[in-house]
Amino acid sequence: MATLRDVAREAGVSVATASRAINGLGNVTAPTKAAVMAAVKKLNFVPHSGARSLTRRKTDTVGVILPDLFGEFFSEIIRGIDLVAHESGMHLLLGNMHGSTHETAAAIAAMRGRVDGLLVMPPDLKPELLADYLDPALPTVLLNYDAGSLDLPFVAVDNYRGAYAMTEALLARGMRQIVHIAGPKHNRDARDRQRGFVDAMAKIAKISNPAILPGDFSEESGAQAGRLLVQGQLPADAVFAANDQMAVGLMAELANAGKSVPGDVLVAGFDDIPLARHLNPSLTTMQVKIDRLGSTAMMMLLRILRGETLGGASATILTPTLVARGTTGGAAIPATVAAAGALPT
Amino acid sequence: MATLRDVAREAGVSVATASRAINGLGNVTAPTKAAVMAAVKKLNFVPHSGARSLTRRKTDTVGVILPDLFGEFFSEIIRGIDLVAHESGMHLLLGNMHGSTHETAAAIAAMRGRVDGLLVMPPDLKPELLADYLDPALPTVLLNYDAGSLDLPFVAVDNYRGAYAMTEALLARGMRQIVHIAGPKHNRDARDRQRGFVDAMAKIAKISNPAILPGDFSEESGAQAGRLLVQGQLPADAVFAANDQMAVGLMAELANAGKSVPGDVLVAGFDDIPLARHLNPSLTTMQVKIDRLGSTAMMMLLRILRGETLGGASATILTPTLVARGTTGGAAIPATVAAAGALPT
DNA sequence: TTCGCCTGTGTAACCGGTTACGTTGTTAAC
DNA sequence: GTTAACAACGTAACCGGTTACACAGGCGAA
Repeated sequence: MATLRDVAREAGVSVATASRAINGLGNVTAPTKAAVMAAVKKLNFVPHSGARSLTRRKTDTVGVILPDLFGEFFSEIIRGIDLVAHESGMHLLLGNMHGSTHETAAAIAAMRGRVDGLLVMPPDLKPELLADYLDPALPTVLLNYDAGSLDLPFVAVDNYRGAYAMTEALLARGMRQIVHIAGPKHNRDARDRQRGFVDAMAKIAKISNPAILPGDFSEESGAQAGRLLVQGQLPADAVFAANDQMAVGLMAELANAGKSVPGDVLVAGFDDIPLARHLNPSLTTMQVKIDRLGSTAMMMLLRILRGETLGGASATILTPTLVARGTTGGAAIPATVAAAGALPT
Repeated sequence: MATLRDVAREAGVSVATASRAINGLGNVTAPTKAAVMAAVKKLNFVPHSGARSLTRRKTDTVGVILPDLFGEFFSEIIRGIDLVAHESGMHLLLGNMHGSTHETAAAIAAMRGRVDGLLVMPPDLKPELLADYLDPALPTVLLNYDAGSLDLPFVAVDNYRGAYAMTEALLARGMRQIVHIAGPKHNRDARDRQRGFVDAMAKIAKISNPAILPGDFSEESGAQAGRLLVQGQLPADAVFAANDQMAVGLMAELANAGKSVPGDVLVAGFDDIPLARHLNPSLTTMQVKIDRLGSTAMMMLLRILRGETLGGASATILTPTLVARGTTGGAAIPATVAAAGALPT
């Protein structure tokens, strides 16, 4: 592979001149520049970005560290990030912590010297640990994680308000025996959603200790919850699953048992995965614009990299929108609720 | 940020010794090593991967260049790649050509010096152009692309055989008026699938010039085809869509028109997107294990990087499997067809 | 004792670019 | 006719690591 010195020699100039010509800096006469360009073509020289970033102290790359790559949640995030990154000519270096805390540290360390900034999504990592791993000199934006004590910028989804709004909507339909299928115990999103549900039940309908079935965000765990319901151990006129995936499993099980949705029981989910509107009946759910999560975080990172101070905008909370579909009868949702769930845009 | 020289100074040794101690090479006494390690901890030194890869001439990174990041097809590929890459401690640098030929060149060039190898998926790029852009010195594996004249290793899906098998299965059910909804004209996958369909109709049922409706892989184009069918302009006892997405649009339109599937007409798709089995009725389709596409390519690349010669294995063709579901009546498919579509494991 | 070899460590070149600074030659200003 | 200013270009240091080679000291063998 040709190097800059090869090009310089071929063009009969010094490396400095060659570099300047190639990068379009001033102080190079047209004929000299032409000679250099000819040499570039002839040797088909392509600049070595690794070497370049070493001196420029700039890599034009951001590191993206996700807990996993499974499912469309992550792919949508990546797409959102890429959308913005691409516009700014940035590249994406993917790091996958594969669920392990130890690997998180390794993934972050491996980014040193290869990225200008970091986008990290550490769903179940304690803030103190995270602070330990992170390089304070490296601009970092957290994804779907409220840094709390750490004063790192982050963008998150308002799971609490989303769950609250959905519960409110179900209550507005006259439902009282609403069962929640929870997500993984240690998962922040899951906990916030559960809190939103519990609070809405208490505040709006004065129902304390509403029924909550365990789940882990998987389709199968939704199906399990469905079997519990069907066996009649739990009276329910509506089921609010902490994510769509579980709602899918639940509905399959209800159908098996001959239960009609929304005739016998209403069903609601959370996330609005593409599958949701294709189900039969289509699934009422809280729409989270996942790609927005990624693109917003990337925009924040870019601003930091440009030296702007984020100021008050150092945290962005995305509010999910309620999408009413077939599983709750499909009709309109009270205007107040719809407004509460509306995205600022 | 601390550099190696800082560490060396702190530990009272030379950079060479510090480097050796950190990298666990021999020829360092235990006390010296301990001193270096203490300095590393104290300054919390993290090696600068950029600088390191410059001398090692190894980046432990592979570049992945995809035409787009939209939808789960690509996310599944990335997941497959990551699975294998992660095991080997490799990182992924994402490049997105965003559909443009010009950007493809830029994306490939930008990879120079930052990756040890390339995984490229150039769905509608002419081989000659591709050869132009690619650096012959950089190990490259093509995704879903038969390099043909170029002797680059690649992994692809046997779209032809898949479509042939599906058509055969429909014919075996006694269908004769089978309509194919084609994909984009310039798309290789689409063309191969169409060829498979046409050939199967001709060879097995002696039907030449079977009905083919235009489409572009989008749900809407499937719906459009559905409207054409419903208006009775085309008699059909089965419809074979070139991908699942179009089958989804088609089925929605058929349902609108009160047509029963599979009562009035059978429907089949291609890809087996997760949505397929959740449709009502569930969609019969050719299952393509997309993540396998990525992981296989990555494994091939790793072997090249290790210096192994691929020999005859420089091309891998993944054969899709027929999954019979509700839209074709759900029952068994003739054994021969199932076998023809079976993956080698 | 002398030579050879091995071990632990240091010096400096190198990877492939960028860029501060110095040099040369030209032109404008006095 | 000097000098200053400036444009075009070259030299070499530098980014932060790795590593070939040199070197000093210790030890066993002859």
